Parts: sequence; C-alpha cells; structure tokens
Amino acid sequence: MARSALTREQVLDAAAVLVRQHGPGALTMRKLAAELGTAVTSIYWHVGNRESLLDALVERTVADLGAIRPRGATPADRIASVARALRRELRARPHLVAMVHERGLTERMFLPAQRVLVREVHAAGLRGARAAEVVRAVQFHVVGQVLVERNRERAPAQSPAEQDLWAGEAAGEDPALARALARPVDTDRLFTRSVRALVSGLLDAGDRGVRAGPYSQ
Amino acid sequence: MARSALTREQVLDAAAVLVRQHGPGALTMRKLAAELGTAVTSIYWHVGNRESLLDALVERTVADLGAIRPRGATPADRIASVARALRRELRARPHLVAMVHERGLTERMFLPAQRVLVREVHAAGLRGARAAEVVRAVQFHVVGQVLVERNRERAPAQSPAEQDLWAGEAAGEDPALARALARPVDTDRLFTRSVRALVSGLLDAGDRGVRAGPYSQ
DNA sequence: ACCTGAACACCGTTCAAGT
DNA sequence: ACCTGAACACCGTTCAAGT
Repeated sequence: MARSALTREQVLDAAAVLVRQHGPGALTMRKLAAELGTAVTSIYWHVGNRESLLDALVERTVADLGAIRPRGATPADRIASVARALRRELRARPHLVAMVHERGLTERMFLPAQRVLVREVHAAGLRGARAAEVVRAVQFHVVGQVLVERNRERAPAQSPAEQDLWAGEAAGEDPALARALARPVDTDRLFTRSVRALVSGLLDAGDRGVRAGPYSQ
Repeated sequence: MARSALTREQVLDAAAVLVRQHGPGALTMRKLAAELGTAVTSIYWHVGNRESLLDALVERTVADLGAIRPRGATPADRIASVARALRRELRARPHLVAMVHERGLTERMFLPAQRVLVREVHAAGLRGARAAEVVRAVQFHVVGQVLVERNRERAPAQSPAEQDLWAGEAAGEDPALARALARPVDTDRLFTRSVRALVSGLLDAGDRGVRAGPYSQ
C-alpha cells in the first residue's frame, strides 16, 4: 500500500495490523513485504529481523497501555480495583499478552501498575518488604489469571470436559457442587472474587500473625 | 536408532526425547524421522500429522502426573499443600506446561487435582456453588502462577528492570520497599504466601459476609 | 543510504508408487 | 498394512549487486 521511501514506522504499522487481525503467527516477513509492496529484503534493512520486529511491536503496544486510576473507599477495594483495571487493559489486547509472554517481558509491562499498587499498599499501612510482597502477589496473580483465561478461550471445548466428570461422580454427596463444576466458568466473577480473597488474605496476615485465623466451621 | 516395523509408540518415544531436550519447537518431522531412521512420510502414516503427534504427547505426559496427597492439620493448610504439590508436579515438566497451554488443555490436566481439592473444601465445611468457587479459584491461581514463573525463567534479565526503576525512585519514602522490589523475586516464597492468603481469604469470606473484615491499620 | 532478486537451508504435508 | 522419494508451497535469512 504505502509508497515511496519505506519507513521503519510504516513497517511497524503494517506488522501491527497483521498481528491484530490474525495473531503473531500470521506475521511472516513475506506477507508483510507483500502488504507494503516492497521486497522482503527491504524489511530486513529497517528492522533487522523478525524477532526484533516483534520486540519493537511489543515495546510500542506496552507503551500505550492506559494509566490506571484506583477506585473505592478502602485500600482493599482500591487494590482490587487496580487488579481489575489491569486485567481489563490486558484482555483488550489479547495478542499483546501472548507476545509479551513469549518474550518474557511481563515485568516490563507491569511497571506502571506497580507504582500505583505501591501507593495503595502504603495507604493500607504496609511498609518495606511486607508491602513489596503484597504488590508482587497481586501483580503475579493478575498476569497469571489473564494467561489462564486466554488459554481457555482458545480451546472452548475441552476433551473429557469437567461436565462429563462431574455429571455422575460426586452428585450423590453434593449435587449442587457437581452442578456448579459442570457449568462453564464465569471468569469475570471468579477473578473478582479471588482477587478480593487474595487481597484481604494478604492484608489480614499482618494483623494476626502469619497463619491467618479460623477457617469457616 | 530403532529398527524393523516402526510403531506409533516408538514415534511417540522419540518425539518425547526431542521435546524433553529442547522443547516443542525443536520437534520437527524431519529431525524426528532422522532420529528414527525412517522416511519423514512414514511418521505421517503412524500419527497423522505434527499437531496430533503433539496432542498424543501431551495426553501421555498428563496421564503420568503423580497423585497428590494433601498434608497438614487444618483444611486451609491441606488445600494450600495441594496447591504446592501441584505446582511442584508441573514445574518438574516445564515443556508440558507450555504444550498444554498452547493446546488449551489446562482443564484436562487439572481433573485429578480437582477431585482432591473438592474433598478438602468439603472438609472445610463448604458445599455447593461456594465450594466449587473455592476449588476453581485455587486451580486457576496455581496454573496462573506456574505460567508466569515459566515465563520469567525464560527471560531472566528484563530490559529496564525493576532494579533500575526502584533504585532511585521511592527510596526516599520507603527505602526498605525500594530495596525489596529491586531484589529478584523469590517465587517459592511468593507462591507459598499468596496461596495461603488466597485460601484463607476464600474460606474467611463465608464466615463474615462477602466483604472480608478490617484491613490492617 | 536504501532497495533488489537470487539463493540457501530449512519447514509441514500430499501423493502416487512401491512391497 | 506399511514404507518410500519426489514434489509443492511455504518459511527466515544472507549476500552480492544495484541506485
């Protein structure tokens, strides 16, 4: 498409389009060249090779992740809201997560959110190594969940699904549980609840020693 | 190596060796054929194509994941111990996790552990949908963490590392936190603590309503 | 400084032909 | 029922040659 004096920017733009449409696997140097109307080898002059092209693409997409504003009254609520916002941002860029994952750049992607989290954990009254641990636990949890969710979306029908297993099995003992596990997972709800549990568990731990208090019943 | 009457089993064995040594990316049909001393095309007769070869490999490896025995006195401890055991099993087979992830078979891989978790969550006094939620939250958390850790191991040196950021920045306000975030993550410790927090958060939630009680300070 | 085509060393897969 | 080589349609990358 684009004519006259190929730019590195143009290459990145075209590459971004290909990746957005069909994922990183669909980005071949030859297709990209065809899209740009140049010889394959011209691309190499501008971006080096496929690997560093993808690197540059990741760098770029990470850069325009939106800023995150915490919401809520209590620190626990505000930390949980940061986690939810971050998940939303990442889920809006499904291929980014895959590429960042492949490249091992998760840490980098997370720096802006980390700053925000530190502020909120401070507001919760934590300092030093204990505060750092909470920040990292939340961070790891969010990325982990996003990765798992992405994975599940790609393969909607699992071979011997949970359904089949839980249809008969424990139905006698706890039919409601069997029914619940046979239903597809509501990932939004699960994320919200587990983040809330994680955060309250992390913040509570300090109050009453490491081993958190009584368990239900 | 192997001579006379190529078997499907032999193909899988040789494929497993290649994958174990250098990851799924290193498994090419041509290398595999060379290893087996046959024509590339013979392999197709036995396993169909590369994709279903990898599927079969995953199936096989998932099948010999060890059984998990919970340890500890309280349900919270026992649930956490299942999470840790599962993480250990998965980390012992790094390529399996990648392949399962690519194939979207996470659910399947998790079925045996799910049974064990259900028993422990029952022991904690939960039933029905609430019990199912705890099981799934733990399950998702473990897989998520294993994926994140695998990702981090592949790229040990992150470009603008946390180190650089936290070296100067907030050092004034909370130097201990800055130091902690500048240190490399102790993933074993982080996993143990966050699982404990998550589980206690999940089990507590029932006792005192959804919004878990006071946060520290 | 930028672009080109030819060539190299790889892929996965199909297919007609052998035994 | 099993194995084969030839061939097809792809890859990423290098390199000498052009302007």
